[in-house]
Amino acid sequence: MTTRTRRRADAERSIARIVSAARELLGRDPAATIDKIAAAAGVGRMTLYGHFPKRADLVEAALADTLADGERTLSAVDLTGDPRDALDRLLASSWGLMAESSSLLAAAQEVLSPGRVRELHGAPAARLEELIRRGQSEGVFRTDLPIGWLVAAVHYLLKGAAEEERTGRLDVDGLPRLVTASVRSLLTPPA
Amino acid sequence: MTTRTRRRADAERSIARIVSAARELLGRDPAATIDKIAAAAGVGRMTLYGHFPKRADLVEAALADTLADGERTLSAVDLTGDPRDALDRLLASSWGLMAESSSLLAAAQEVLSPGRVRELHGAPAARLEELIRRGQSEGVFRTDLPIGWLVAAVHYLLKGAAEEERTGRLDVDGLPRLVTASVRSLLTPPA
DNA sequence: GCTAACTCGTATATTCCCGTACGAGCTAAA
DNA sequence: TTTAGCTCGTACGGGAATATACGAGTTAGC
Repeated sequence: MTTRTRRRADAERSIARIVSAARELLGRDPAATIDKIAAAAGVGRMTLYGHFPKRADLVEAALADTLADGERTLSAVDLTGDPRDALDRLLASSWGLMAESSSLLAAAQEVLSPGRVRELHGAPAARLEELIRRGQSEGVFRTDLPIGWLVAAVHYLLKGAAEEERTGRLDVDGLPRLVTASVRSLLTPPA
Repeated sequence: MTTRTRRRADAERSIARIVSAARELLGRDPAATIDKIAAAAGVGRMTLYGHFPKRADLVEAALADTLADGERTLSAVDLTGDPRDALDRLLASSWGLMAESSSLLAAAQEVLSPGRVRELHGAPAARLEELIRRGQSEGVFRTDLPIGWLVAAVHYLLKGAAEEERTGRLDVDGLPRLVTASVRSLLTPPA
C-alpha cells in the first residue's frame, strides 16, 4: 500500500533529485525558494509542484529524508563499552549530519507544526540522552546538572562547530577533535 | 560635527523609541517588519522612514545601540582576581544581553555585510578572549585547545541557553547557573 | 508668532515569492 | 503502439513587504 497508483521510474528519479537538492539548499539557507531548488535539481518548477504541491510538503520530505539518513548512520554506531568512547563515536558520526540538519531544521520550524518537528527530530536526542544516562549510572558522567540541559548543551556545541566550519571563521584543522574534547569536559564530573 | 543640521527634541525622542522597539521586536523575531516596529514604537510608518530610509539602516542602528549598551554593562564588570570567578561575573552580565542580541544578530547577518557585523560585534569576544588568556597564563584554564575555539564554544553555549529560555523548552530554574558550571568545566584543564 | 522641522496618512510602484491554470509535448510501460 | 503518466513552459492572480511620492497638519525653537 506504499503507492496507490504505481509511479513511473522517471518520476521516482525526479523526486529523488528534488529532495536531494532541497536538502542541499535548505541546509545552507532556510529561506531557499522553490525556484532555486527546482533549478538546482535540474527540473522545471512545475515538475516540482507536481510532486510537492505546497512548500511545506517539500520541506517535510527533505527533513524526513535527512533524518532517515541520520537514523541509519547513527543506529550503526556501536554504543557499547565505555560511555566516553561511545560518545566519541556518536559525535564523530553526528558531525556530518549536524552540518546539514541545523539549517534545515530552522526551515522546518518555520513551516511545520512544532509537534511534527519534534516527532521527526526526537530520535537523535533520545539516543544521546540514553547514552548519557548510562554514563551517569556508571559514574563517568556528571549528575549535578539536569540531563535535559546536558543534551541541549551538547547539541549547541555541535551546532556551533558546524556553523564555524560552514562559515570558515575558524581556521582549524581538527574541528571534530575539538568537539569531542569539549563535550567530554562538559560531561566529566567536576573535581 | 555629530549633527549636520540640528535635530529637534521630538525627533530625538522618536528615534529613541523606534530603536528601542526595533531592539525589542528584532530580538524576538529577526524578520519583524517595518510596519510592526513602527506600530510598537507608537509612530507612523512614514516617520520611521524619515529617520531610517532603508531597513538595513534600522537594523544596524538597533544592533549598534544594543552593543553599545552591552559594552557599557560589560566594561563595568570586575575582571580582576581569580579568572574563574571573573568569568562567572562576566557570564552573569552577558546573560541578559545574549538573550536579546542573538536574534538581533541573526537579523543583522541577513542584511548587513559580514565585515560590518564583525566590526560591531568584535568587542565582547575580545574581552572574553583576554580573560581566558589570563586564566591560561595563570594555569587555571586549559591550553590544549585553540583559544578561538574556546571563545566560540562559550559563545554557542550562551546562545543556546538563551534560546532554550526563549522557547521555554527547558523548564529549568537557574539557567545562568548551568551555563557558568558548564563553561567552567569546558575551560578547566583536563585531568 | 514665524519658520523650519517633524509627523503621519493615503496612495502607489516594485519586488519577490507562492500557488494555480492551461496546455503542448515527451516517455515509460503494458 | 497505444495510453497513462510525466515534464515543463507561459501566464496569471494573490499576498506580503519594501520603498517612494505627495501633501496636509502639527510642533519645537528662535
